[in-house]
Amino acid sequence: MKITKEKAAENRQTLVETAARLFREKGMDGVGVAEISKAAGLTHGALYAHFPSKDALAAEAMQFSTRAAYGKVTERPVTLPELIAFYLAPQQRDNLADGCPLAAAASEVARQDAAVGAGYTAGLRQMADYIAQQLPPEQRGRALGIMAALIGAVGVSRNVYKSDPELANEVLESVHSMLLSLN
Amino acid sequence: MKITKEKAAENRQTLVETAARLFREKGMDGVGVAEISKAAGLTHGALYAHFPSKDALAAEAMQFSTRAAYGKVTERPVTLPELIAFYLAPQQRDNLADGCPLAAAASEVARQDAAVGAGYTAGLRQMADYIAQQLPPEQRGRALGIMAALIGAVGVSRNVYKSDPELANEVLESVHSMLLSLN
DNA sequence: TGTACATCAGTGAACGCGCGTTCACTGATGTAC
DNA sequence: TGTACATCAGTGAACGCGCGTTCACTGATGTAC
Repeated sequence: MKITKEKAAENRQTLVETAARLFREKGMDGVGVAEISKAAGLTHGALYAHFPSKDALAAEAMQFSTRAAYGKVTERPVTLPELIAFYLAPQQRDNLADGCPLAAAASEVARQDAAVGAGYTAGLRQMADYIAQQLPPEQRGRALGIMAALIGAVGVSRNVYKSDPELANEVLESVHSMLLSLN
Repeated sequence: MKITKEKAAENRQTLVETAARLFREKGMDGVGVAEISKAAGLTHGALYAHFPSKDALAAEAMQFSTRAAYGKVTERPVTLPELIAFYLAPQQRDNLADGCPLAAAASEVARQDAAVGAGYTAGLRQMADYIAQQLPPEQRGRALGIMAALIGAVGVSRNVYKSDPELANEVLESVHSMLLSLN
């Protein structure tokens, strides 16, 4: 049963977005093609009509979610302290599926297909450049350090949250005040 | 073929150490019980004589590797700047298997069995307390922030390394100078 | 100290299951005449 | 505009494979007498 080109393109996009969510939520080795396809309202066969492999879908999902995250941050002007506060809010930590892909995959990308790493790198660069713009020229080299601290904070906070929620919040607060005390 | 109690205890310990290495290197979902057992010179059946499940082994491996990391750091006195420089050295990034377990599992522990998270939390607390001791009393709240920045730096650097080694080094350097510039 | 037996770490075949991927087939869409 | 046919997104059964886990069995160790 062939469908319109428009519908097919829409299905493809749904697959990418669904994969992006589920990969963040459950990890790249924690979701299968069957679950992704089903959540997108298709069968796994349809997935292979659009992507040659799970890795290829993962790479595209990584590109999509880093771009979406960048869009979310830059759609309206925010100051750097606002961005930091937003990133380190407990709600951000508690929301794996819609959160920052750079944090969700902090220790996973290195073990994945190279194309996934390329998407991650592009996303990081873009976000770091944006942060650099908010900094005075002589402090622009700090952008990557700020990014790494933010990503580390969210990852570590998530890791300890189940066994020690208080410590999880302390991690966020500690990084927050550390970053604000810079300069 | 029963073996001596000593040999059995030694085998158990080998399983824990081997698992700790392989989990860091390949991720907790990236190694199976067969590979761990074989690398430890046993069959998977023997593994189940010592641990009720893979999760139980993973929890013990996490405890073991965080303790080992703490021991490595504290066996001889180091200043905080030395510790930071050691942690952020490219060799540390390039050595997954022997590196810091807190960084190797930065985005993975939250999705694992609760007992693994408990081991992670204990390891983080211990390391943060050690760092706090090296800080002047009024700056002790920064220990967690420093830890998060270090962990994030290594994770991010590993993620981008394959597609952009230069950027990977810049991440390490940026966090390094950021932490040193903290008052 | 020597003998009989219970213990239990370790072996390896087997289990069901879900994984990523392939493929013959379907049938509405889109195109050529 | 109407008809004939090629296209191809999507379906669902099937593939081999490796996963975590179970279990009947082995045989040296450790113990009781």
